[in-house]
Amino acid sequence: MDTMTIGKVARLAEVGVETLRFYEREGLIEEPPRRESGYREYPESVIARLRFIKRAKELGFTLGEIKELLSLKIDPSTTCADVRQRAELKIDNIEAKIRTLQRMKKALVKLTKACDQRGPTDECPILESLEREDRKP
Amino acid sequence: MDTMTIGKVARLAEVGVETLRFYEREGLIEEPPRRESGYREYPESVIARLRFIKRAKELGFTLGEIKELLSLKIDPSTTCADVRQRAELKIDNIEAKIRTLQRMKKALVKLTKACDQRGPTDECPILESLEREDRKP
DNA sequence: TTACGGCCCGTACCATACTACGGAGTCAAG
DNA sequence: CTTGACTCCGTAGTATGGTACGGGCCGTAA
Repeated sequence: MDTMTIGKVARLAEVGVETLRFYEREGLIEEPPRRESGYREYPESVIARLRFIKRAKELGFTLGEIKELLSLKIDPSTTCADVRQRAELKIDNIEAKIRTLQRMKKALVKLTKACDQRGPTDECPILESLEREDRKP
Repeated sequence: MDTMTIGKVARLAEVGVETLRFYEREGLIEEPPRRESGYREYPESVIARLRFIKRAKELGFTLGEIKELLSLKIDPSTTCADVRQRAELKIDNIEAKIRTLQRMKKALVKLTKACDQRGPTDECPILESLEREDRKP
């Protein structure tokens, strides 16, 4: 058997058993087949999915957005054009996040350098990370 | 006068008035001086701070983490070494987020290309974004 | 000088994303 | 064949991050 009980999945993915049931209710993971006793029998693939959800949450995606990300695939229920359009929106969204993070990083690197030089810094140097190019186009 | 009432600040920073009072209670923004009437008088600088908070939230930082980011500055109450160490931890954290976002983006770009070729995709192609280099070092 | 919006405060409520609880059935090691 | 950990389900409670409400004072413009 290469199926797992909910407890094993939870340990491997480092989430709570209740979280798994919660994600199932919310439609983030598929309802797995059951034994006769009612016990859930998960395939191994659910682990990767759970780890993806964990990471995406840390990046500020809501469960709703994560559901959208996970639904991005080409299948008979949708059109290529639709998938492409949704994927491109997500790509733009992700690129914006990357740019903001890069500016934050830059401000922090500058701060550590100011540190080396033992110079004083502004009241709040990380705010530099959005001083320029912050107005709407 | 270059000070603003809470309502004006809220409009400019695109947050609610109640959110401003909430952030004040939580220590994310300083308590501003008051008029005799009790009205808060904000300096312009609070706008940049609020916009930073908004963006950082979208990147998955909690209000607690944002408070830490905003406190990263060299001043008499702390040492250079301490600021440096805290900044470096945040830099590592930010770099990890950037790497994960780049992998997600790559998976989505690949998906749009599969779309062009009208080929079918895996059950859930975005999961690729963490298939490799996903074990702890 | 009064109308009407803005602001004061405390408190209560809300959505999201879990997390815990309780009572009953299940499984497998000893 | 029992014991103890695991699972089932529904429901309730929690933490975070706001958001709304209500009664009362403030400010300014007609």
